[in-house]
Amino acid sequence: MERYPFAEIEPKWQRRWEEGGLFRCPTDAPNKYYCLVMYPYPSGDLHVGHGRNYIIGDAVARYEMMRGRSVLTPMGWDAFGLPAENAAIERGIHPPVWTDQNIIKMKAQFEAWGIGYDWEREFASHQPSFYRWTQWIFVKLFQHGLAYRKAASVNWCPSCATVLANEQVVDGKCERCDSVVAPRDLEQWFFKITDYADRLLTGLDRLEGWPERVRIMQRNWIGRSEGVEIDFTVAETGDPLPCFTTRVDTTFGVTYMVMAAEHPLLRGLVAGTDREAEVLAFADKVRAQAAIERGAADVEKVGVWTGRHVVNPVNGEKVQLWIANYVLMEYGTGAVMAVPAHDQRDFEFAREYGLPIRVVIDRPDDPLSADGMTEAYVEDGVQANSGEFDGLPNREGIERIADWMEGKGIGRRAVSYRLRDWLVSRQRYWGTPIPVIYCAACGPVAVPEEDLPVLLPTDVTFSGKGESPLTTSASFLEAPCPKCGGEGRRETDTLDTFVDSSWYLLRYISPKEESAPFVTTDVNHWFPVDQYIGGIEHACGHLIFVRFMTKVLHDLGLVGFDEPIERLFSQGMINKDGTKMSKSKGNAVPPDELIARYGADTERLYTLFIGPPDRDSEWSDTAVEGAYRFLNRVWNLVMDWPFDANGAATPEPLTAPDLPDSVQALHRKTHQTIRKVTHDMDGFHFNTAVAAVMELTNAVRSFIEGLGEKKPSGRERAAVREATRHIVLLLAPMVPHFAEELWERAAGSGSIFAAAWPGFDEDAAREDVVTIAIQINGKLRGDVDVPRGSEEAAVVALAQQNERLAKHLEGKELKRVIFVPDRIVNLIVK
RNA sequence: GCGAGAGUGGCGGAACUGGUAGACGCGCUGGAUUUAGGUUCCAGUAGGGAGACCUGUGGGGGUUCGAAUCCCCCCUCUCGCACCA
Repeated sequence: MERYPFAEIEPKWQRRWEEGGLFRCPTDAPNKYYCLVMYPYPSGDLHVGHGRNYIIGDAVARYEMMRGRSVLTPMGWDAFGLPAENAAIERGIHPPVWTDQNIIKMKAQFEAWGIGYDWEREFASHQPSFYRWTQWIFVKLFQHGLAYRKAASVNWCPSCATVLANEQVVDGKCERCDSVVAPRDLEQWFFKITDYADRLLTGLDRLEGWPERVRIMQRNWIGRSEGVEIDFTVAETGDPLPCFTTRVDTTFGVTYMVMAAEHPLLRGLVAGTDREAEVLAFADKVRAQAAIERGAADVEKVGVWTGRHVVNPVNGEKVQLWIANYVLMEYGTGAVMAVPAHDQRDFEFAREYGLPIRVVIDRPDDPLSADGMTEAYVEDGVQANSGEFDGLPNREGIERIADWMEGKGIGRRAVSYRLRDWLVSRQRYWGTPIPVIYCAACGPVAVPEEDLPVLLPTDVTFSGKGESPLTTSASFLEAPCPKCGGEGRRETDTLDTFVDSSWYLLRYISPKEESAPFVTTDVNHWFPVDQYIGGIEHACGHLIFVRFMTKVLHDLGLVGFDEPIERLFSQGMINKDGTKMSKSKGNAVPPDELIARYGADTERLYTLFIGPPDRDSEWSDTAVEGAYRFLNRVWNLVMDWPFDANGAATPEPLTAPDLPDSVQALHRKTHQTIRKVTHDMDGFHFNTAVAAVMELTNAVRSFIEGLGEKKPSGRERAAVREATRHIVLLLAPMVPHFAEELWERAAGSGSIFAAAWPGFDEDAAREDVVTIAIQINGKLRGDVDVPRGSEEAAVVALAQQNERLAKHLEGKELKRVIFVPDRIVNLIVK
């Protein structure tokens, strides 16, 4: 069999698409479809696993194009980040040089895959023309109180004297020098994403085009809980020490209280007492532990008594105030009331330290005893030892006690979120400089709009040690205060790269605009993004940040929508040998060899065929050949039986009532396939779409084989042409070079992407003879072919005549018949 | 621990709102073509049984005329969060 010349046709069509501007999309195009694939970090290496993302995006874009939409498919580069800086440290390559080299490599890879983008809209986040606007947006947030500074802990390597990113900390040690990492507090910038917690949460309900999985992950990430904030006070000093609880019903069971080691009140409470030294030493230990054991499971609960007591406002009781490693400063108020009888953590802690346990939610049928308990009782029950609330079901108790507290002014209903404010400071060079100048007189002052961008300096040294490289640039560091003109010093932290990616999708609409980050009217035309495609790993990072930023921009009147993405698709990973592909593991399949051997279309087809695209899949080198074989079969089929591209020269119509059965069957199969592939493409079921086209191909081949040596009739020829023509059309989004070439050979000229996606004829697709399964007492015993829509009586009569069924029916009485039209008949006999 | 998803031939996977389980592809077996290997083409391929048939969708129960699909219990794997008060 002849092999199709992929090595010739692929570069040819890639050139044509680029020259002809197939993917160039005017900003004012009607009937818009914004198809967006998450822009990549330009690491330089792509393997076939990465390809899935882009191949899916390209197939969707081409499909929508054929359906008549004006498709915008842009691509850019998430260019800032740690690897470029590491390359600078390790190999002395300046980050922008390294980055730009990689961008060139990756662009060539996209081209070789045949993936089309509107390259006139390309940008990279490290270009001043882009990060200028990232800075501009930062300034807007700062001006509106949504960007603020506060102290926060960083990973500090004492030997490199530098801040480490979380991924540079391995087992609590510096990945470079193996020193133990210590926490250190720095003043850092935050975005007030918590102000938007509620809107981020409720907005999820409207995102029906998002995978449920992602919505659930975001809901959990935001972590809203309703409860009551209760006013405890320190008995000895009178300091208020509020705490948040979701279980007000257990407030009468508080037997001690615990605050976080980082709690700001702690120092004052123990100052001058004989417990001061021990308590502060313990607090330091906990904080160090928190930095190292982040993520470690099941840390043993330890604590120490502060020597102080608190007053429980519901009953005036004085209980001990402890600090312990299981209380987080970041959540709630940093202090919790402990109810060991009804909270497992408190229970374990109380047992360890001999603290009292008091049951306040009881089981009337099987009463609890504090001494006999082996774990906390966390189920529902009835209030006990709870003053006037005794006897109430605890669910009711929650409401009644909250009301009572609000009435007495000792507590109030409150909502707490797990979501924290977004820490955007990075002590790094290769990021967007934070456009702020510190002035001794005026404090932090935003760089005025007209002075943006604050450019990254090039006179910096990269040692991997000491403070951020930006502090080594004399030209950068000093700047006059924009407010008073006095001496100022620039912020040397840069922005988290997630700030860049929180708005990049807007920039594609107006990539060249010099007076604003984007043109509002154009952005309003193109948004929301019709289809966003990317990895699931961004579910709780990027995809929350981009929603947050959109809401902020909406509130500032800069965009007219507050959810940026209509439909989201998260593809699964492609694994090899059971694990994630990676260069270091040596199991990454590089695309170039594959393309040299089989062509890009084979890789594309296999990638789409490999399995459900939202699930992880296993790459198989031998299965790739199946895709290649299939394309060759189609190629030879079309070469032997050329079709007419515009479909007009059909020698004889396929509608005559007296069509031979075999012709009718092929005609029907063609229309059934169009229907199936259309539905599958709409639902992202590329694997079954490919399978359906394979089936049709098999059907055409058997049809042709069935013709034997005889000369085909006009109608036979027409049925084959109709099938092959549609095979090529249906495959076009998936294997574009291949389809273009066949289309051109059939028509002489013209792009298949100018052709419309085929419609199907329901009448032609309808089966007029159906096979009905016959069950006897629920067991399959045979089948009969009947005209579609046959009545029960006729089908049953046929079944009873069937010889194969006779012995199962012989001498039995027919008790009941279950009949499902066109599907099944179940005869119940006795 | 909590949340989500998954478990189907030797393998990847199909199966619409419960209605003939295993589409499509890989692999394998046999045959044809070929000097040969490869390619290509044809046939077969869930297991058991000579056969009529029987058994089969992680395991066990249940609902139903009928369950991969619905319900209950259990097991395994993957992912996310992980002391969130």
